[in-house]
Amino acid sequence: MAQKPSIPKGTRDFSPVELAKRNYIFDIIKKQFELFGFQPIETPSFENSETLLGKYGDEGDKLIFKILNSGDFISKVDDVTYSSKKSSSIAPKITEKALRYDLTVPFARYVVMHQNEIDFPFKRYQIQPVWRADRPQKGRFREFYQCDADVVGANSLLQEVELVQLYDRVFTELDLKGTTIKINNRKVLSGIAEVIGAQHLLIDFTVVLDKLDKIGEEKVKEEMLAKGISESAIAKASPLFSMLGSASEQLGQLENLLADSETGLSGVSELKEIIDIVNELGLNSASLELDVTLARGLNYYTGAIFEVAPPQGIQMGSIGGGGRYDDLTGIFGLKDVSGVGISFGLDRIYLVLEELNLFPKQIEQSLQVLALNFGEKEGLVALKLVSKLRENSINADLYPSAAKIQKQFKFADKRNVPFVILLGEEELKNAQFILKNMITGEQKALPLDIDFTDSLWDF
RNA sequence: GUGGUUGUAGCUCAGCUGGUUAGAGCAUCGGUUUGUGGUACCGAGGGUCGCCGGUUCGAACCCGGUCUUCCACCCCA
Repeated sequence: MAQKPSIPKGTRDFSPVELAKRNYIFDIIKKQFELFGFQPIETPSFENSETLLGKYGDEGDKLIFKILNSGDFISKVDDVTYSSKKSSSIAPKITEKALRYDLTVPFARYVVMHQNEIDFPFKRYQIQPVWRADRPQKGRFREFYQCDADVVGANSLLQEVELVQLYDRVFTELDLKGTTIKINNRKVLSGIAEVIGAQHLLIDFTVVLDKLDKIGEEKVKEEMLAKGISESAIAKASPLFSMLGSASEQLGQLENLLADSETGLSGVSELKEIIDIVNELGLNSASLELDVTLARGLNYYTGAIFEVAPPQGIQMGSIGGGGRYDDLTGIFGLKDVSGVGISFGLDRIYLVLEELNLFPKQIEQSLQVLALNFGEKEGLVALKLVSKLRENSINADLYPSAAKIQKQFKFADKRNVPFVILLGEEELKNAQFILKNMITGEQKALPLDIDFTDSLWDF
């Protein structure tokens, strides 16, 4: 009995047209990465579990896809553990590998393993899929692509500035205007936690703070209380909830709030420097915005943090994110290597471009010319023409069989082919062929030995 | 992981409070006599109504379970 085929939830097939659109985005991102001096690397789709576990927080660990060991793995679990029926104790004994959850941690591992061959500062980019055992919803999949650019071995804040420019360039090239690059600094957040005496609850504090624009001040306070942050601490932090004004005004308010925190103040001055330089250099289509409530869950960030919001009116989570992590390689034994990087969420950018109808029309024209097949003799001559077109870097094809011309035309139409070549008995006799523009419907007869120049297609 | 939602031909959907051989549009294929599509007409194929079980004389329609879709939460790209 034939089974109904299906694919796992949160995964997708991509049709030729979808792939053409995805490649359009990939190509632009890749080109900008290279223009900014980044070099590509790739890492395996799965890593040893211990490389990944513990790097993304408890929630993150739960979302890591684990790969079952090979062989008779159950028999190797001792009876006590096995009979406990606790997944958390049994899992480590039966899985030793896990699918990549993001590109940053594998990159840190790569840097440590290849530290002797790398010339620092190392700017690498990486475009590969990652997997998360999440429940799918809008713009959220279980398999999706990240496009990361990171710099390791450079402390200069100019890196942060360049990454902001990189975001701006990519979105400008994609014609996606009005994106907002939100910036904050972990040191500021940690300074605030310090000042209000909630340092031990930093993660909880930031995660809740991050929701301010979504659930409002009251709910945020409620949730903070529920997490164990005292009422007086929340009161001290309350200026954060109503930060207004320009970036420099907000930074001034932060300076007051953080007067007693060395960490906090250094965060403020970092932000100031980055924002000042970006303002001086200017951006094309994006805007840089200080957002003190921006937190980001990944707990390896230590300095600047970024998140990119799509243009106003688009219901979509962030389309990019990143930040500075001072000690990610430290976990793997390489100290004092600071890294900073950003990520583009390809799948979400795709959805946004689709919603705003921003994909160029010609993307769907994968084939430029289709030669119709009138029969054995004519087809052979047409194939010679097609070969010549291909030599001139023009995507061309010959319809493989001498099917009804009507059918061949329909095929050309469906494939969005802009030009069709007709070469039948009559043309063959005169050493000619007919070139037809499928958009205007016009056609003209040309000699078989013509050179394919650019102006030829202009009618 | 929690809550809700969806599932009928390849696609988008209709199918009245359970009642005879489950429909439409689009798509596909064939034809409308020889070489012109996107824009005509005629015809054909295609569904054990997500899956399993239950209630009933009878279920696409009711009930339970399961998978799937989408959405919100958690978290995140």
